[in-house]
Amino acid sequence: MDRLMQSLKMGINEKLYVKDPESSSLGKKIIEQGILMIDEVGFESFTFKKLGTKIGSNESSIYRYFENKHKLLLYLASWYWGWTEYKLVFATHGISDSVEKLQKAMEILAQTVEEDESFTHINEVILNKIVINEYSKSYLTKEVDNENKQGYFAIYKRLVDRLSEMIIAVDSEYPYPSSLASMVMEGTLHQFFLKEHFPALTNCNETVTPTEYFTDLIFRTLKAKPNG
Amino acid sequence: MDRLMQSLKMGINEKLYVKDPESSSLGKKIIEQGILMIDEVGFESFTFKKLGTKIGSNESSIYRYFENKHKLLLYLASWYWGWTEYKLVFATHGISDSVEKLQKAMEILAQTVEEDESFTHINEVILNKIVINEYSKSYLTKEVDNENKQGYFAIYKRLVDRLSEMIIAVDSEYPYPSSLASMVMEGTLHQFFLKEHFPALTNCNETVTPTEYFTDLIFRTLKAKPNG
DNA sequence: GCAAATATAATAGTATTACTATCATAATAT
DNA sequence: ATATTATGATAGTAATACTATTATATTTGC
Repeated sequence: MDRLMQSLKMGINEKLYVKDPESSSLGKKIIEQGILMIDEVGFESFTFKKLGTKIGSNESSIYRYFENKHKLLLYLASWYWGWTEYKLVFATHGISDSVEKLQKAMEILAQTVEEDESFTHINEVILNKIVINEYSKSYLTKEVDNENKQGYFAIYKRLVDRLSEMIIAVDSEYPYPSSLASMVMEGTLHQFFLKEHFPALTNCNETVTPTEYFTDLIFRTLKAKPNG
Repeated sequence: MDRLMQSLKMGINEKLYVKDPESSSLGKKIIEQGILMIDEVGFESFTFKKLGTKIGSNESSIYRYFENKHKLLLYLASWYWGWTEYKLVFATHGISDSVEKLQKAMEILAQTVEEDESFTHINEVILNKIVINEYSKSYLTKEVDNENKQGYFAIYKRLVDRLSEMIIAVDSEYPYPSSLASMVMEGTLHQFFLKEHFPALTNCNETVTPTEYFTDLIFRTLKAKPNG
C-alpha cells in the first residue's frame, strides 16, 4: 500500500504544509489526533495549543508543520479527496459500459465511508465526518480565489471533472454536466448532514442512502436507465 | 409595505436578538452597515468593534442588540429567507396548475436577487451575497441541534417544505421530494458561488442561470414537462 | 562514539478577539 | 422636572493566533 500512500502524498499541494507531516512521527500524530480533535470540538474551537496539549507536544512544534489551522483543514480535505479519487479510479477502471461506470462512481462518491486499513494513523470514517461538517468552510473565505490559484483545491476539482466526464459519456446531449457533477459532490455531503441534523429536510435515512437518491436522480436526469 | 415588514419581523425568532434592531435607528444602522461590512471583509474578519467604529457607535452598544456575530448572522439569514418566502408565496399564490406553480417557484428561488425598494436600510442584493458566502457557517456548528430546537432555522425549513409540497403536487409518486427540495435550495447558493469562484465546475454563467439549470433538472426528474 | 546538524520543547511576548462590567451622559416619556 | 431608558466611554479579562528566542533532545554523518 506504499504506492497508494505515495500517490496520495503526491497529490497534496506542498504549499499546504511547512514540513511534510508524513515525514515524522510527530507529523503523523498531528494528523491523527488533529482529525479526532476537530471532530470532537468542531473546527471553530479547535486550536493548535489544545492539540499540543493532547498529543503531549508543544504549540510551537505544530506551527512548524502547518502555518495555521485553515491550512491543516485544506491538507486534510486534500487527503480525503485524493483518497476518494483513488477509490473512484480503482473501482471504475476497466468498466467499459458508461452506464455501469457512472453507477459505480455514484456508489463510491455518495456511499457511507468505511474504514480503510491501509492508513493506520488516519481514521477515514471520522475524516469523512469532518469533510461533511467543515469542508465548506475551507472555500467560503475571502482568500478563495488566491488559494484556488495556488492549486489548493486541485484534487477536488479533478474529481468533479472525472464525474462530469462520466456523465457526458452516458448522455453527450445533456447540457449541464459540470453543474450536475458539482451538485452531486456537494449535495452528497449536504444530504448526510441533513440526515443527521435536519431529518425533516431529507428522504435519506437508515434505509435510504444518498447513493440511492443521487443515482436515481442522475439517471432520471440523463436519458438512461441504470442497470440491474 | 408596513404589513410586509410586520410579517417578516414576526417570522424572525425573538431569541436571536437581545433588543429588536427594527425598534431604533441604531438597530437599523447595525443591520444596514453590518450587511455591508460582512460582505466587505467576510464573516471571519467581521467584529462588533469594527462595526462600532464604522457606524460611529460603541462596541458595547451593539452587544445590547446581539449577543454575538453568530446570532447576527442567524438574524440576517432569517430575514433573507423570510423575505424570500414572502416573494414565493406572493408569486405562486393563486396559480392552480401545479407545473406552472413549481416553475414560478424555481424562478423565485434560483433567480439572481434584485433590490427591493420596500426596505430602505436593507440591501437585498448584498444580503444575498452574504447568504451565498456565509449561510452554511450558520448551521455547520456544534450547536446546530440545540439552535435548531430553539427554532432558529424555522423559516428556512418552512421554505424547503413549501417547495417539497409543490414537487409532490407535480409528481406524487416521486420518492424523494424533501431531498430534492433541500438540494435545490442549497444547490442554488452553491452554483452561484461556483459561477463566481470555480467557473470550471459549473455550466452556469452569464447566459445560463441557476434557474434554468435547476428548472430543467427538476422537470427531467419529475415525470412532467414545463409549460411554455 | 562524537560532533554537528536538525527537531522538538519551553518560555515569553504581542496584538487582537470576544466578550463583561461599570459609570457617565444623552434622549425620551410621564 | 424627573424618572426611565438608551447610548457612549472606559476598563478589564481570558483566550486566540500567532512570533521569537533559547534550551534540550534526537538523529546523522564521519
